[in-house]
Amino acid sequence: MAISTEEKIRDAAKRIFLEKGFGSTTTRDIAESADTNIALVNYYFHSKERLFQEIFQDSFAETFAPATRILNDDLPLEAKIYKFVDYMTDLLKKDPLLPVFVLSEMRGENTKMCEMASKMQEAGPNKFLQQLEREAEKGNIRRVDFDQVEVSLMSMVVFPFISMNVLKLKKQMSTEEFYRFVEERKKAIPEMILSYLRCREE
Amino acid sequence: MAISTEEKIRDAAKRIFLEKGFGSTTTRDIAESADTNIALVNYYFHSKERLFQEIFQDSFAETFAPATRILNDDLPLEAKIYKFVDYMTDLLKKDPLLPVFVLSEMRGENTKMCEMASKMQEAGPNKFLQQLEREAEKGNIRRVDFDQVEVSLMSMVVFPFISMNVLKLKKQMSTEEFYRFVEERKKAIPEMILSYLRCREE
DNA sequence: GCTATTTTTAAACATTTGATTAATCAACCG
DNA sequence: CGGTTGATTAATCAAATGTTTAAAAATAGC
Repeated sequence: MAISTEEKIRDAAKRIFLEKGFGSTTTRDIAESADTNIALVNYYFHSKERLFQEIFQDSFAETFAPATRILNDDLPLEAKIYKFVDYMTDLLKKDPLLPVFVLSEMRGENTKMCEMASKMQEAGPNKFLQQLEREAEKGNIRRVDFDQVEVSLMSMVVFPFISMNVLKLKKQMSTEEFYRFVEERKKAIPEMILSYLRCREE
Repeated sequence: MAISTEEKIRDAAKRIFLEKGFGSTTTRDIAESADTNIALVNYYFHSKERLFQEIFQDSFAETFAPATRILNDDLPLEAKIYKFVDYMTDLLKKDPLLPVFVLSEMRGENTKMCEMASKMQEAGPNKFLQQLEREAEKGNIRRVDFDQVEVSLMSMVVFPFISMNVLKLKKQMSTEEFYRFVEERKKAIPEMILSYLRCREE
């Protein structure tokens, strides 16, 4: 059997919501793009808002769950950092609009999306920070603010995708060149993090 | 004289557009928040779209012009990096929603906002890259891909603000703690960049 | 003080938009 | 076949939204 109507609608909705956000997307956009009519959108998903929440939830999980998972893996520090950058870069190459979508819907302190995100994230200890602590104990790396390191790591991987179109403008890159650029970051980012952690203090 | 109606509208529009984006903002939102009526919004700005374009243009310039300016300054490398992080952090502490606003309106390859942004950015040689090249020539720093360094620098400064609400959730930070966190990055970010540029190759 | 201009207001207009309805069609089951 | 259920369609509704209008109020110029 081919793809179901429900899936066609969900796929179209995801594509359009990611590109235009909740407010700039109409039910008719979605219906037309899914090659059906607006009644079916509400038939399967009750309302634009509920459909959106489903897409948002998926997108949030799709973006942050793998990141958390890898950082909690049992891997040597260096291998883990490389794996993190590698995996996240590949993920975002497939879906470059994911982070800007999720984060733009989460601006504003007390939005429904923030509340939603807070409900769906597991607490648990941060094994990556613990690992860095242990490595510092063993004298393998410098003791610095590891929260800062974690945020920097995430920043360097994700931000180029969020600012993709500005970056392409400023550096006169084509889409292919942009993808080559982030591909090269798979080496550059871990090197930067590791040199910071390993080099002698000044 | 007190603040003019036109300014009241512009201020309200900026605040609401930054928080909710173009699509989720209504003319009535703006009018009410500016303590006037919708007719005046169109009286002074002709249409919601034109008002938005004015706000977007300002916001784009406000975000990227200072960054470009500082990186083109005549300053020693280390001082310049510190100044860049310092200045940009202070700027974003005042207006944390600026980058997510600009970048979320610029997703989608061929949007009007992308076109707009491309028109308003000066070309000119990238003096920061030239400076890094010269320092490498002199043997003061390693020769690495300096485009990657520049993007990483920008990423580490800007991304925490874009992901502010996720960050506050994950790290259980209050607003004050978040601001303290980015304040500490004023040291951490330059240290990371410089250690990468200066440490021996492996 | 009177006129001309600008600013402000309330009301209305035409579309758009999210959602619903009632009827039709298709599929499955006994 | 008959009938029940689920899927689909076209039409419609009410509310929201961007914009305009025409009149009133305020301001400026002489």
